[in-house]
Amino acid sequence: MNRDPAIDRRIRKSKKTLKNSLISLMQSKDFRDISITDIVALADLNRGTFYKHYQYKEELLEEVMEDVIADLIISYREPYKHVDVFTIKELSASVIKIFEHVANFADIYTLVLKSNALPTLHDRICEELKNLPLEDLENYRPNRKINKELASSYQAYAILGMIIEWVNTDFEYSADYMAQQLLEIITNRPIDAVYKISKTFKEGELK
Amino acid sequence: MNRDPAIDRRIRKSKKTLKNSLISLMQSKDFRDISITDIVALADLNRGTFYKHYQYKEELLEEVMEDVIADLIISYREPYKHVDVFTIKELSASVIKIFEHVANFADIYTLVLKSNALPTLHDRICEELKNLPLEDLENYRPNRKINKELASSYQAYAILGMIIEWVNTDFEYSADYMAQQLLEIITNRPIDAVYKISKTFKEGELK
DNA sequence: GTAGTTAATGAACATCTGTACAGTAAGTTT
DNA sequence: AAACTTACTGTACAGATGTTCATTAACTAC
Repeated sequence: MNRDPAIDRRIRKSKKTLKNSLISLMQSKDFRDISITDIVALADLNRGTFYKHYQYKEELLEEVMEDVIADLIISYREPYKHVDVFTIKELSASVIKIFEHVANFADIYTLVLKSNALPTLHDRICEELKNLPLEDLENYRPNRKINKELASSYQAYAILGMIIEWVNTDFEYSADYMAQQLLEIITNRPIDAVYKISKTFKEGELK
Repeated sequence: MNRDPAIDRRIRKSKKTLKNSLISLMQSKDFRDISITDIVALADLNRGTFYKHYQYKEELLEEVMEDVIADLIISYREPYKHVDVFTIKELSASVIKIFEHVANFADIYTLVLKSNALPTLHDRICEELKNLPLEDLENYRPNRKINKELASSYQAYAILGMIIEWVNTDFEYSADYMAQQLLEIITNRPIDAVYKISKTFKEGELK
């Protein structure tokens, strides 16, 4: 994270200090209520330094998340790094790794997702989850009739949905349980099920 | 939309003018660059009036979306309004209605989703998509092993994923096609498929 | 080590934000 | 129609934003 020697050490230091400052402030304050002045005050940097590197605080937080997402990608890919085919076995392993990754960064996921801070965080995570199969799997095309792009977007957001639900329960379940649930949902969808329309809905309708 | 006679007409008028003003400004400007001063200037209202009803511009946009989401709910429920059981048939119909609803409000979905404006819009849409089966279906529990909450969050975000993908293609497909794709994805997931790991990924790994 | 580059500083400025308050106008209730 | 209630206005103010610029300090490349 931020160790590229090609980048001026002063920039590395300033950015790192600003990130830490923001994360620190987010522990005690809503993202909304944190001003750029707050951030640079805690970082002990000039306000101009902030604007040299970022346009607004969202951009700073995005950069914090980029580091996290980089780890997500590595985690997901790890299980099929050394094999040539991707089957349900590799999928299981990848899925477990994803949930483990989220558990590892539980603090920051909680902070960011619960603070409603980043409009684009969802999109960034999904973009990666969407592209991973598209990039890594040569003949990825679930079946002839299925639109590849729609299917990966479906799948990516679905996993994000589980992550968000998980964060909202304050990580009530284990990463293994989450992975097992995802596989259960994918494999055992009872499509011929019959549900009863609940009375409360029907009654609500009789205005 | 906003016709409750219990609410003071002045409030109704002010809010409506502010909403129109914001939507109008969003046609030509990034949400980010629209100031509250801009909004009230175009609306020809005092700035204090804005703050009387909203804390910040995001809240105003949220209210715009609430009207849209109300229609989404009605659309989804329409197909099983007059039946007692919910099967794949009702699901198909509901799903078609959802995509038709999005197509009807294509302008505003495009405006809001592409402007990266609302952190919570995703969550609001998903909240509703999540709750609809939970509220309306009496014995909704896909199968014994599956966690109801996780499954509905999965499903809700998955559909949102398709909507977002659809918006990003500028509505390249028809609502019927979208519905058909969703059903295809749900029913025909080839879980025993085998994919080849692509060369580009494997080569990328040999740093 | 020196020269050249560029990041960080401090100060200054116009604009926007968020809040307050007294006065006016428009609504609702009886 | 009169009495009330409350939304909107105009003004004012302290603080935050976003930008600019000359100066100083730190880093890189040679």
